[in-house]
Amino acid sequence: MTDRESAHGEDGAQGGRHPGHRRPTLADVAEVAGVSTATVSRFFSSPEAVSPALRGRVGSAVKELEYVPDASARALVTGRTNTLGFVVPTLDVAPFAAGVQAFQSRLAAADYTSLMAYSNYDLAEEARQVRALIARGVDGIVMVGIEHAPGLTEFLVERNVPFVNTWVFEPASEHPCIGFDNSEAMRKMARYVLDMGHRDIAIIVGGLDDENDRARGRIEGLRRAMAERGLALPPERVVERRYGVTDGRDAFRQLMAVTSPPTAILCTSDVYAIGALLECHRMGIGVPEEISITGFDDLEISRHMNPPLTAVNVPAAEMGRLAAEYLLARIADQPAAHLTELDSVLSIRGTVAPPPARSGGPLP
Amino acid sequence: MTDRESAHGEDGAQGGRHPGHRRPTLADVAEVAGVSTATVSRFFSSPEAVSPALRGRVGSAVKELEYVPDASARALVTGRTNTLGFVVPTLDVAPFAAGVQAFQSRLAAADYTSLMAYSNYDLAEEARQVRALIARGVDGIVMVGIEHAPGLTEFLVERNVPFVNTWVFEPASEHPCIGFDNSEAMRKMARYVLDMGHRDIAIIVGGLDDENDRARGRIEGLRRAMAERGLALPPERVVERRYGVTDGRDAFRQLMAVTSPPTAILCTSDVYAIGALLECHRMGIGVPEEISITGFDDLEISRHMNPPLTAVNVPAAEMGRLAAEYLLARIADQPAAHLTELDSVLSIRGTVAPPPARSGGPLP
DNA sequence: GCCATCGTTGTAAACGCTTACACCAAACCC
DNA sequence: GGGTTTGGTGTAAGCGTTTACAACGATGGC
Repeated sequence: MTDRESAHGEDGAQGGRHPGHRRPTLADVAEVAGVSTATVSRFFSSPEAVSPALRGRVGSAVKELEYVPDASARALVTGRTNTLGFVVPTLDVAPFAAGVQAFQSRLAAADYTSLMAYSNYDLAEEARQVRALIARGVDGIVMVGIEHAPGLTEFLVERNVPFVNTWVFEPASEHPCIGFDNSEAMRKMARYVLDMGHRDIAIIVGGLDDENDRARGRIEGLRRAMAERGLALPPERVVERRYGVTDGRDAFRQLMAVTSPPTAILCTSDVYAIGALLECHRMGIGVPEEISITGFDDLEISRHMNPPLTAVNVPAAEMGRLAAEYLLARIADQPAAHLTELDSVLSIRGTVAPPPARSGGPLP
Repeated sequence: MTDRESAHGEDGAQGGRHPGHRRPTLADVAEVAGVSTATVSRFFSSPEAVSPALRGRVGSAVKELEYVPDASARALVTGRTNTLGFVVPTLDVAPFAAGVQAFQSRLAAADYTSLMAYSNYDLAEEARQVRALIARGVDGIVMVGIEHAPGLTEFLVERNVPFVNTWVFEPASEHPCIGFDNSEAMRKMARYVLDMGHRDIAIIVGGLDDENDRARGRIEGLRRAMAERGLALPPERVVERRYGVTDGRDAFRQLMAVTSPPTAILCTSDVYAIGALLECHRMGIGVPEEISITGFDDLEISRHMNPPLTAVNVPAAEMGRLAAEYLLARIADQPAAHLTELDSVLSIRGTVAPPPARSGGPLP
């Protein structure tokens, strides 16, 4: 990287904090328009309560001074900031980015904005970020997952801050959540794979540290589906990795480097599945004839893989949008369902087929 | 999607706006600790100025009341919100998400947060969002691109709001920017391809509407590199598409559906390049023997493609981080380079090779 | 012992806005 | 035509902080 100082020096047109005239205030507008501050305030909050004549005068004064109301002052007196917080593990995972984007777009339409924070899959960090958000005065908070640091939800309830858990659905939850049942989704996929005849299934999971209820739920879903058929999920069939295609490839290799590898590999993210798929290509393993692979997320690229990836579709944008709707409703004291379950549907494509006829071992 | 109302009804534990005791204020803490509000305020802003004895009393009062300072009130009097704004075209494009993430992580370390807004590649919308951000009282703003709606930069300068353009570098710019020279980067790639012997080059570009100076710069870079060799870039060799793998495939097909298709295709995003590459696989066209393809961004998955994609690497996270550094410095009235150029390096991998020997037309 | 100095603490005036309340015509009702 | 509404407007009291300034006791120099 090459840095270079500009010829303009380090300042210039944008110089000194206060160029001379300070920012115009409500009172300035009132004076110019020859009305009271109350009228100017009403001009913004309820224009219809101001007579057309004054409305015109105030309007031009506002324009003339380029007046922009001060959000802090407004927030101070109204007690609301028109800001919502969203704590997400990371933006590097595409579905989270999509959820955030949908959330914020919905908010923009309601003249709300949002403050972002990252937990990095760490519950303690999540709690810290939530508190920071509260200190900023957010009117509501959305989090990912249903499990939080001890005392966090109590803190939110106590402080009377509306919040909602996303990316999860738990019918018995006493706190609001909007999402899908991770365990159930993976179980659905597992059943599909089991129905194809697979008996030896492995899983690649991410979101380390066991501080990730979604990942745990997904493993659990596989475990339950297998248990239904009297099958067990041995520990060596569960491999944990950081998020990334490279990690998926690596996990796949580990899984295959045994005398009797699994015939199907379910992944808790498309990214792993893509890694596994690519590694199959490299190793000359046929998908789905020799091994079946499934993903979770259903990224855009997944349908373009060869063969197209079979994956659990995650309604990321929908969750973001609904989280916004929920919080907005709560703030407006309107009714809002505490529990919203979204369907997770299987995008059945080309990476799952019946297992190959038994052959006594892996191909050479 | 299945919605269902929870058995808890639409309210409950989180009920009525004010549960009884209102949030504690500075004055409450002062009273409990038996000191003045000034002392409590100092306890937070400059603890060393408070005697150890009082510091202890205030500390326990704060803990006892679970007091959290009100950011709005503080912002009102200090004139600073400790909040920065970031207007980005969309989060659906991975490098933007990465840049935002890095930006925000850097801010968190400085006890700043950020407000996000989306322009959706629309300059007018960008201007609207910037103004909304200003109304929120952000202490600074980062934008993507150097070209903005008429009057926007003037407005920012006038209001004395620090801002910085990212994703671009323009040595002659009178406004701060942090990024790389899009034209130069593409020119570098084009020269590399030209040096391989290609004479007939096409380009797939995104970010429509001509409201995207990065995309324009990239086309320009190719044009200039070709001009250097006395070559022209005919209009039919430039195809524009929405962002997506599918669009890349589609653009590729269009480019190849002529009697004499190009021997190399440069893309303004990896996403198009991946689409093109996949389409090659489907059509049985050999890469790089029969056609060369390059990307722009260098996504994680690109190196995993077959063959691994040759692409311009974009320092997305670095730009985000530096934008944060710059604004933080400006706010603290510390020196900060107005112009920071980041190198865009070519990630040379496997999708570029000399063109096939002339054969009089496309393969059957 | 007196005065200047220093370190701590308190008092109170903003900061820019919203809004309850008072006020005043003009319009309306009998 | 007097009382009552009604609609439009202004007055002024906060909202929860920060911070200039004043006040004070302790310290130290002479």
